[in-house]
Order: sequence, then structure tokens, then C-alpha cells
Amino acid sequence: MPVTLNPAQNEAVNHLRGPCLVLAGAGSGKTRVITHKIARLIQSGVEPRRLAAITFTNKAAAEMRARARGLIGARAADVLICTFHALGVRVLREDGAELGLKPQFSILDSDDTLGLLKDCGATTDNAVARQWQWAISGLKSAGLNATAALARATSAGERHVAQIMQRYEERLSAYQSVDFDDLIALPLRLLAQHDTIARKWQGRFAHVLIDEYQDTNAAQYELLKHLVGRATPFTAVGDDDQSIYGWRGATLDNLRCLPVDFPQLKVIKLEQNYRSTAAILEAANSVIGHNPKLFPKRLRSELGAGEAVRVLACDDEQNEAQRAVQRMQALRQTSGKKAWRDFAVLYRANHQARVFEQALRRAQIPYRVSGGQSFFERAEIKDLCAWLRLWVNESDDPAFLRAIAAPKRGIGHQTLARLGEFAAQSRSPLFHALFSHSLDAVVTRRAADALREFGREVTDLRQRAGATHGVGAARAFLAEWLAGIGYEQHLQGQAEGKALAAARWDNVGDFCDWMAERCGDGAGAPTRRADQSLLDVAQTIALITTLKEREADPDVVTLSTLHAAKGLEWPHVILAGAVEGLLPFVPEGEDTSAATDALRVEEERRLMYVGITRARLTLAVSWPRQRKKRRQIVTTRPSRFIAEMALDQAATREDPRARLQALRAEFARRAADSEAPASPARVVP
DNA sequence: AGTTAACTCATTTTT
DNA sequence: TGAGTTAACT
Repeated sequence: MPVTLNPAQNEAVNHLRGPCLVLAGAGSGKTRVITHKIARLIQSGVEPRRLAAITFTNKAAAEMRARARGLIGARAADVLICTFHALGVRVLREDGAELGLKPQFSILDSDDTLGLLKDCGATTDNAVARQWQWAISGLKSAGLNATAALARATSAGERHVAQIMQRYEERLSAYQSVDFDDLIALPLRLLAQHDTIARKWQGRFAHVLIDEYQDTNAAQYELLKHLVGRATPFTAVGDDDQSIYGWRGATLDNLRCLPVDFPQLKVIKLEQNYRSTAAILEAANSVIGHNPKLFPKRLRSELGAGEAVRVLACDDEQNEAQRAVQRMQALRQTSGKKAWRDFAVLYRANHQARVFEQALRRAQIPYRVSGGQSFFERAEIKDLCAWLRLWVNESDDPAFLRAIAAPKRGIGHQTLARLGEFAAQSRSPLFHALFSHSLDAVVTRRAADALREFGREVTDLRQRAGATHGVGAARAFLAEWLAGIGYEQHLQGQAEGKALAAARWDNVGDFCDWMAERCGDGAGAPTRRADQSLLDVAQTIALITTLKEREADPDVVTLSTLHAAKGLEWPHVILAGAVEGLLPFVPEGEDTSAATDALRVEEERRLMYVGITRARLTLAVSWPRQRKKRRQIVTTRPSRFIAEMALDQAATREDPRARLQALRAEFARRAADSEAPASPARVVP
């Protein structure tokens, strides 16, 4: 990337006054434009605290913050750089009272809400509850609440979902809790219905920047519009060709609407790519050229032609993995550099990773599979979070139920069911019901004592947590708490094996360290976190998904889904499993109307485009001639996207050179295996 | 209450 | 193929 901005980037950075849409092709330096624009705005006299940069993920926000700091130093700390949802939390903490929401409301994650939905719909079936969850999330992201959904329902099924949604909303509000979608939907309602609040927020920001604009859903767009009002200039940065989240509500309509809703909109295209060779961009351009164009773009390279894109036709999935391994080994030999982190294997669906994992393990190549369970989704961490949530918010019944069972304290389902009934009758939270004198009438003496004991414990801990400041004190407090409730013994008693219990306990340790650090040093250092109490920290945990990387990225091959690969890049990419049915993906139960089908394929094509544009120097697209589907082996057809790459015929045909290369690689590998320092197996064509 | 045995069913995932 | 969950035991 050059030191100076190119003309298009410059134009985007310097368009300060009005609404601006930056169509940033893959690898065209979009984060650079956003950070430079922040710097430019500050230079032009805007106070840092009056700038907001909104992203979709914590990771993107963290990267943006780091880059901004690199550019403008300490002033970056005053710029609001956060996710859409974190912004929603701010709005609700400040103005949620208007909706009956106390500032200490809880944020429920999808596990919690799934349980809640099972309650509301009286089912134990996960799949059914998940469908409701999906449907309700869709309604909320479209900007509808239960009442609106009910009014709009046209079938019995839709009415049913709307009714469950109604109950669900009532429960959430009784718990003083919100779900993730509420973090958009409720602020939107606030700004849309309360003029004074809307004006307050509109006055707060002098410029709003939005990253990955193509990923916004209807509710987010509405929220954005209310946030900027008529006067606040904004910069939306995105790429219609990289819109791959339609299935979770993102809509390109938001891009189509923008020039209509904001007639003075300045549209700037970034087409200069700084990442990939011309050969790779050629393939990318030709694939995406098969989609109808919203804003036509054509990426240009400045890195020279580069190696031709390879197509590997493989016997089956095992062979595909094997050849991927051989290719990586061969490339590593010839490139002279010895970094496994230069390689990525990308695929459509998670389960495809397995074959590659096996092959890599056999070849003793280190790898990492992207995704998987995040730290904060682990049972032990969620247990502890439940306690924290309960300290913050007494009305949080889901947290109450989880905390009271972690560890187990001889309170069974019976007791909890009775307590629940009792609480429901008096319309009070479980935690309050605990202290009622009439409790003894509904549960046994023993149970009542155990419940009250739990209540005392929580009350006591909450008070002490609120008074705990500083890293050292927080750490000591957390350790004492865990010892007090006997959490380590609880883990060991779970009969999952000693090693697992130890691993879980390690996680608990990490979690405590992390919490303690966030409490600041208590010495009044001028960092933002210095004056947070443990309870302050506890409130936002649900939004945090990743712990700071423990070790700086180790030297490993990446296995990743195409979705998870967005925004990343590698020198060498292998795009695997390019067969019809998988990429483009065709779901099993085929209720295929031609129209939705076409839209689906367009999104799959964008996914292919995202995959291709992750590669910097070399790209191979592989496909197995047969694959296992369900239990039988089926012959496949190569993905239509392979033909659409419009490669040189030589690359597409089963190419003797490819075979030869595989043989050479195999030879090189064996040589490397057998003798340690054997002459550095140079492979010459 | 806790553990095993059978059974089902398979995109993509962030907050 | 395997994971994850339910149902039926002990």
C-alpha cells in the first residue's frame, strides 16, 4: 500500500460536508479510508468525541481503533469506535427509561433467549424453538415488534409466531432484559418516537462513519437515518459484491435506497486493489460479472500478472485434501519463505474442514480451524456470567436460574418450579420472591432455607463487588467468591474427566484475570477503565465475544469457511469443494421458486468472489469428482463458478503440469521426511 | 439424579 | 460421519 492516498481514496476522505457512499472493492483500502477520514475530520476542526465509527464486529472495531491510534495517537480514544450493538447499548443505558428499561438491564445471548422461547411456546424441542428464534429475529431486524407482526400476519403460522413473540417480549421486559436484536430495535423505537431524544443524539455527532454498509439490515438502516437526521453528514463504506449475509437479514436495498433517501449523496468507487495479482483479480472480476450490477466496478491490480489461477480436479474429498497439502508443501519449498501462516484453505461449510484437518495432521502441518466455540460461550464462563448478571440486575430470572444451579446446592426442579409459580403470582422476579415470608407455604422448610441462603450470598457478594476497584482487589475478590461457592469442586464433580475439568478451571482463571484487568488499576490512572467497578464490567459482557489473543498469531495454516474469511487475506489460498450443490449451495428440501433461486445463486456467487479475492499471490480452486452425501457417494459436477472464472483453457483442463507438480511435491516431501538436511529439494520446472 | 443407549439430522454466524 | 439430544434405565 502506498504512503499517499490514491485519487479516489482522497476524494472519499475529503468529502466532509455531505452524505457519502464509498464503494470499496475487495482489497481497496477501505479501513484506510475510514481512519484517514477520521483524522481529516479532526484536522478540519471536529472534536474527536463528536465522531462515531460503527462496525459490525468487535474485531473490526478493535482493528479500526488500533489503526486510528496509529494515525492520530491518543485523540483516537475520544472517537466513538464501536459495533452497531454497542452503540445501541449506549442509547438504551442513557434513554431506555423512556421504554421502562432500567440502566442496569441485562443482555441475553441466543442460548438464553432459546430457553426463554421454549418457555413462551411451551415446547422442549430445540429445532422448533430455533425456528421461532429465527423468525422473531427476522421480524425485529425488519423493524417490527410483536403488535406489528400480529397485525401483519397472514397465515396461522405467522400469527402463532407473533403470539409467541408477544409473550417473549413481555418476559424480556419483566426480566429487565433485551436480546441482541433489541439493541437495534429499541433504540430505533426511541429515536423514531421521541423527538427530543432523537434531536439529542443527532446533535451529538458531527459525522458518522459506517463500515461494511452492505451488511446492514432494515432496522439498522432506519436507526442510522434517525441518528444522522437531516443535517449530520455521514460516510457509508461497503461493497455490494461482498454482501454475503442476506440470510440473516442484511439487504442490498439499503444500498439502493441511499441515493434516493439522500439525493445529495456523493458516490465514490474504490477500484484500485492493493492485495492481489492481476490473474486473481481477473478471475474475481469475471465471476462477479455474472451478477446483475448495482454499482458496476472492476478491480485493477498493481502487482503484475502473477501466477495463473489453478483448477484442481480431484478424485474425491480425500484426494482433494491430499493435493491441497502437497500444494502447500510445494509452494513453501519454492517460495523460500517458511511460513505456514501464508496459507488458507477456504470452504463453504464447516464440516468440510474435517478431511483437511486429517490430511494436515498426517503431514504434521500445524493448522487452526476458524470459528468454533468462542470463549464466552463456554458453560463455565456462562455460569460465572450468570452470577454477575444477577448482581447487576435482580430481575434477570434466566441468570438467577443458572446461578442457583452453579454449583448445585440441593435445590431441585420441584422447588424452582414452585418458586417460579409463586413469583409469577406476585408478579415479582424470582430473586425477590426469595425473601417473601409466604415462601414457606409453597416449598419445604429445607428448600426455603437453601433459597434464602442463596439470596443472602448474592446480596452480600453484590455489595462487595460494587465496592471493589482496582486490579488487585478485583482479583482477590473473584478468587474468594469462587472459593466461597466451591466452583472448582463443582467442575471436578461433573464427571467429564479430570483433564476437562482442569481445562475449564483454567478458563475460569483466564476469565477472572480478564475481568480484573478491566477494573483498571484503582490508582486513578487516566485510562477510561480506571474507575469501572466489577459490576460496570459485568454489564457489557454479553457483547464481548473474543478474548485478547493470548499469543501473537502462531505459524499455522488457516482452515476457514468463506463467510468467516471475509476481511482477511493470505498469500496462498486454496478454495476447496467447488462443486454444484455445495458452492453454490443447494439446500436439501427444495422449495425452489425460480426468483428466490436466482437471488440465492447471486449471493453464493458473491461468496465465491469473496473467496477469490482473499488470495494475494496464488489461488487454486479444487473440486472433488465425487463426494459423500448423506451416506452414499455421488458424482459431482464442477461449480458453475469455475467456468465463470473464464480461465485459460490450459488451467481448467486436467493439466499434465499439475500432475507433474504434484509428483514433484510428493518427491520433495519424501526427501524432506527421510533425510533431515537433504539438499533443500529445489523443484525446477 | 445421573448415566448410558438409541436416535436423529445435518449452510453460512455476529451481536 | 459424528455430534448432540432424548428416552429409558438404574
